[in-house]
Amino acid sequence: MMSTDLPKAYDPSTVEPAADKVWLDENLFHAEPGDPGPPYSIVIPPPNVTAALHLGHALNNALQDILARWHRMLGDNTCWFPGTDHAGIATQTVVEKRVLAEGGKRRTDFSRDEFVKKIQAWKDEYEKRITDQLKRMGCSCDWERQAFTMDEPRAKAVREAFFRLFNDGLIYRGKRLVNWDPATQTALADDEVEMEEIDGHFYYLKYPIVEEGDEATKRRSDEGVKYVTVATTRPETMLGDTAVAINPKDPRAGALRGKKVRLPIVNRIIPIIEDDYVVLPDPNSQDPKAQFATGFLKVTPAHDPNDYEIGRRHNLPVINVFSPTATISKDHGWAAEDFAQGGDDLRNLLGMDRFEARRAVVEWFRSEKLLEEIKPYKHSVGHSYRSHVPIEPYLSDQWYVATTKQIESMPETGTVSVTNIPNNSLAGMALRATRSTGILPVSSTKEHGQDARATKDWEGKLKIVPERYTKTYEAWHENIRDWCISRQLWWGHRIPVWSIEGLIVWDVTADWHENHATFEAGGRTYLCLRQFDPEEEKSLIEEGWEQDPDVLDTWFSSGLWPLSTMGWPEETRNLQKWNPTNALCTDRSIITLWVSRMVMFNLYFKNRLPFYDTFIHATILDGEGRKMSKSLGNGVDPIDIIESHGADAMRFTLAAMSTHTQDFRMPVEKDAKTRKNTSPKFDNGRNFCNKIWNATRFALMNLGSDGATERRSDERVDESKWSLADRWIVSRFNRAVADATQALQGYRYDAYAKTCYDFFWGDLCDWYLEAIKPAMKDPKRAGQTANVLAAVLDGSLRLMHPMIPFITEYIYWSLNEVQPQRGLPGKLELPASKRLINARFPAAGPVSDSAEQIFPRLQEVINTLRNLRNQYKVEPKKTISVSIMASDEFAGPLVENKEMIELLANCTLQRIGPGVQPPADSARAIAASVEIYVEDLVDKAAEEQRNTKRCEELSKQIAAMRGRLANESYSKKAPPHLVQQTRDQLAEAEAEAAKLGCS
RNA sequence: GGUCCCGUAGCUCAAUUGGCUAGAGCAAUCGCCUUACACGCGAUAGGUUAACGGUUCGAGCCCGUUCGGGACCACCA
Repeated sequence: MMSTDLPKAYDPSTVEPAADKVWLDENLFHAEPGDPGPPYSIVIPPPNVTAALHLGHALNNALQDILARWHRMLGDNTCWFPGTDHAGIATQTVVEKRVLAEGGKRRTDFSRDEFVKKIQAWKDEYEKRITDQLKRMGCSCDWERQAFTMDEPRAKAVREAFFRLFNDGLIYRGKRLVNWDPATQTALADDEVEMEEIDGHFYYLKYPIVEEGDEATKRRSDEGVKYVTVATTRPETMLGDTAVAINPKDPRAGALRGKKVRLPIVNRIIPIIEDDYVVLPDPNSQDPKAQFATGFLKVTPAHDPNDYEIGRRHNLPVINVFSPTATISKDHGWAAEDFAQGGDDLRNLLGMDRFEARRAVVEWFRSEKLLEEIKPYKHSVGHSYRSHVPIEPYLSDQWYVATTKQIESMPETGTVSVTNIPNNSLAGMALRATRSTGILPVSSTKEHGQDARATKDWEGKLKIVPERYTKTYEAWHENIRDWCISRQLWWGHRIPVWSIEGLIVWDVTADWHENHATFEAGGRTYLCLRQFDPEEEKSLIEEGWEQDPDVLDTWFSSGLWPLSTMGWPEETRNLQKWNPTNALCTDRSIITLWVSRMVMFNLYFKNRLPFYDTFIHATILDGEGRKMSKSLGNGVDPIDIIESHGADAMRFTLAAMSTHTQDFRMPVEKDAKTRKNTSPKFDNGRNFCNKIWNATRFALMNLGSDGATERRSDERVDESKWSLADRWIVSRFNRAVADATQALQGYRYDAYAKTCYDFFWGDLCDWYLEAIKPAMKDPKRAGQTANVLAAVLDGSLRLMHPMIPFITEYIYWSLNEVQPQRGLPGKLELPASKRLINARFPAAGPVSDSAEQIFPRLQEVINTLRNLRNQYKVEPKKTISVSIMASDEFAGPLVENKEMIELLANCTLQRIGPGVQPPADSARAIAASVEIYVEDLVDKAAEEQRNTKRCEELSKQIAAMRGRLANESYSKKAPPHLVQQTRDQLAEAEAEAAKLGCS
């Protein structure tokens, strides 16, 4: 007898490293473009190097790994590109915090190079931790292709991308109001701003109207002065007011036309202008603005985006009263003579931060009796997604990508339907990715392959799953604004633009323009470099050029990810083979930040999609529906789960809960021993793995038995020698394969997990393994049964491997040892493989209708007997004596499977057939159209209760079905097979009711 | 303010285009250490599918209204 090789107890901490070692030693995650098979590729959403991975990452990567392993087993040339993201602002912020906490120093206490080195060290540490975590989770990434958004190849891609966009006129520099984060002192993109509800106030400030010729008067005179009252939530910005606006429809507008007001504190004389942006006051309005409004709007172009637009319409001066840290300052765009009018009251405000200044300004108005009132007001205010301080609209020079500008090098004309977005703009292309414009012929669908890439048939080929997120994607692009790509950080790709005072006359060769682009603005000359050349940069510095100090938005480099990971801008074989990638798995929060940018870039640079499918998975929440976060302390660390339950268990649980829902709640508990956060949800995965382990031990014991090893190979083919259970389990397996495949194709990970679980536990363990116990002990049948058992076990391992790779791989080796030759030709093909990871995924073989009809009836008989035993409180060890009245047709299978019924219901079958009469003193039940009699089982009360209950059920059903059939429109309109089905069921129910003697 | 989604057993989630008695897991109840597995086995109970109305032979699913929850976008008077 051969040993089973499997230890008695399942221990993931020995299984998982053993499997992992083989995969890595044998380089089984690696793929080359020239390998056989159709391409299948995934690029990892690069985790930020800010911190170790959390449970959301575990979910994200488990789902990707399932796809990668599945496709690898399908024989696709599968490559999963791993890497990490430098996450500019986020990483710089955590390092700044750490440096401050450890040494009390600030970023500005170091040189740029010194500080970047510190961030680099952080990145090295976390990149390693993240990679280790992914490996422990079993992620089959091609580690030779590990990338980082700021490493050399990626830097090259960024340079090239910037240059080409720049040269095409799609990158421009502009003075705009940006979302300024005064804490981190950088601009943020619109989608990096989070709105938060704030309990604020409306302040009503009175501005005196100055009469003609009275402008020189510095102080208001108390007598006869008229005022306009403005309402504002931000009184401190009044220092920068350059107008007061009124709606031209306002009845008061005519009388005030051409009038001016003196801005208190500052003494600036500013006009009253008319603009229909101003909301008319209406205390009864639904709109809170109209309720609170006075009809007069202070206009502060430098500190409010809407005011900025009003300012542009009316040519108003823009006066910036804040420093970059949002303290009152006269040095950032405030003319000295204007400031000087203010006097001491104004000077006193200098240096105050915006909140102190707010109090001071309000206090001033109060003391001057110019404060009319203060009303509480709840409104939402933009906050930095990083530092969480309120965003300051701030006027500054930034770099932008034009998203709706026509791209001249692209021939398409027209606009995307329902919008005015040009087809040949970045946003236009992104929109065309999910819906065809019809302006180009869309050729036949090619899921992957060269043809799809060579032609322009990507329109409408970007599929977002679940589909509802397509609307989010499209709505975003329909309302897109230009993308601010510069960030005032040190950690990131430096903007490859140099500038110098004055206008330069270029004396260069023609090919110089291949790698250089220039423009002039504001008396400066700007030069964009395509390639990184230290020599050239050195000489530029010597000539007095300065490089732009800013870095690019993180999403600029992650937007290039599907290109840059494959070696773009070189036309590499990787790129030809694997771009477009097949699937992108990500969270809904970055559909706009990331997915959109990848689509725009890939289409712009390569004229093809970055990926065909985007799967948006659920967000994991804690038991109370809150996001998991460090500050709440409700996060679950994947490594803790791997240690307590195993990586397979974690992956199974994550897959099983991956429905197409928006969120998934996962109750969080403290582990009693380790005091670490965990969730009982993972027990299910662990239990399942344990089940697989033990079922395999049982199988291996039997496969290694003497009887089983004396099998004959032809029995594998000769189905006539199979038992009903054999035919049934093979059929069930093939059905499970079909279901699982369909589930995976639709990204229904929950359905895939459930299919595996139900088949393995429900069909295989609960029924088949129990049913074959006698056969495995019978030398005549052991060989044949072993063949089916080995094949179904192998097939199950293949089926489940993508989800629970470690345990299946490990067990597979033992199976290879104990029974090297497996498979049931024509029924369950299992091409041999040394390792499971690259064994063939099972193809769905034929199902057996007859077996799947008869076997469940036997199950029903057994279940009924078990139920009777329980109800009549029969001792578990007592064997009951049973007779069954069944039609000739079903008596055969019952007799043939007598052994199984007796074993599973712990009974002896006495008589079976159509003429069987109920023995005296017997309990009686009806199931599967047979009558079952259990001898010497008398409990009148129990039987009475049982019958009454059943009769009630039946009479309800019968009434419902009769009613349905009596309804003519049902029998006429409903599909015939459903009507027939109802008739059959009714007949059956009536028969059973009659037998039970229901009244 | 605009858009999208959700409300199903005590909890977490299912239910292919409307069609068998609305299903699982966990928790609960009863009985079992049966020789692979107590991380297990067998059995049981638990639902007016948020509410109301409509369409339909038939509604958890489609339509409308209301209530409750979430997400995305826009919005600092």
